[in-house]
Amino acid sequence: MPRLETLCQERGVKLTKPCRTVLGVIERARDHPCAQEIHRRVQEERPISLGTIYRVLNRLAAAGILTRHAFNGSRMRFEAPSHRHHHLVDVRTGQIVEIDDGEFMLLIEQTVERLGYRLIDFKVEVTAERVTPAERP
Amino acid sequence: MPRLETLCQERGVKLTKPCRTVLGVIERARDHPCAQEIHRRVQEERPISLGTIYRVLNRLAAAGILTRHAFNGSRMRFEAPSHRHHHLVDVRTGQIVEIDDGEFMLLIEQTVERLGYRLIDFKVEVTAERVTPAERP
DNA sequence: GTATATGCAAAAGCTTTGCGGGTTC
DNA sequence: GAACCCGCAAAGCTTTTGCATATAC
Repeated sequence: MPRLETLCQERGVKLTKPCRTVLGVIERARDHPCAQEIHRRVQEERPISLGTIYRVLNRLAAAGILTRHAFNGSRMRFEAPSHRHHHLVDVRTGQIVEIDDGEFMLLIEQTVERLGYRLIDFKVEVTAERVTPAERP
Repeated sequence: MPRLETLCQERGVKLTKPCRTVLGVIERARDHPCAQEIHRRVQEERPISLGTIYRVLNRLAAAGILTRHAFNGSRMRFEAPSHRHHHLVDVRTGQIVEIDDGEFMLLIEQTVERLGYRLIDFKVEVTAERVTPAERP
């Protein structure tokens, strides 16, 4: 059984057809699709209403099986959490590149503790532009 | 003249009454108000329509005089950019605490360059909970 | 004086929700 | 069999926009 479906069972999320179909789309996704894009991809397999897509996505996010993002405050986007990572938005193309956690974690944890808080989660969101080969040193 | 009004002149943004009033609210704000909250505060001084509030805020953000945020994908929030800083959302209270840039900049710049990009901007958004005095070592 | 901003109200997204019938465990 | 989920369609929210008028430079 696919990894995310197992998670659903463990956490008591019912494995309905819409749920399975959405999970399939998410597992195959190489990007960070929004609800409407997920709806579009789901239609290729089975007709499921947009309202249900939203309900399924919210259920999965509430169970911690998916993660919600909102880059630059645009519409919600979803992905399966793998290792902790962050996002770079390319201003020229709008493409979203993943950045590994690397050493951010330690630095942020220290800073947060200094302020008297305990770190629960964090996101780094970078805006950048690709350096073309000609510009490279 | 207030600091932000000077910036408007320099960047060719017309100093209309709605614009001045919004800038006043932002300069006095100790928090990160959303458009509707700004509208509410503006009403205490002068009747200005919500549509105009949005247009003014977008104009100011486009000119780089204000910064837009959308914490956890909720509605847009605005603030005057001072020094570069980031945000910690307290899960218990919803309060937003500012975090100084500190050493984030250097680390992120290096990481982004390694991926072949030039850093334009970045945000760090932390979720955390306050450590109560009793829990402190 | 001219280009641009505002007010008003309507519209345009995105997301949620109420209800009756269907599905999962 | 009980609880929960789905489809549909309507409503809710935030944000944008068209048009006639008013305002800043």
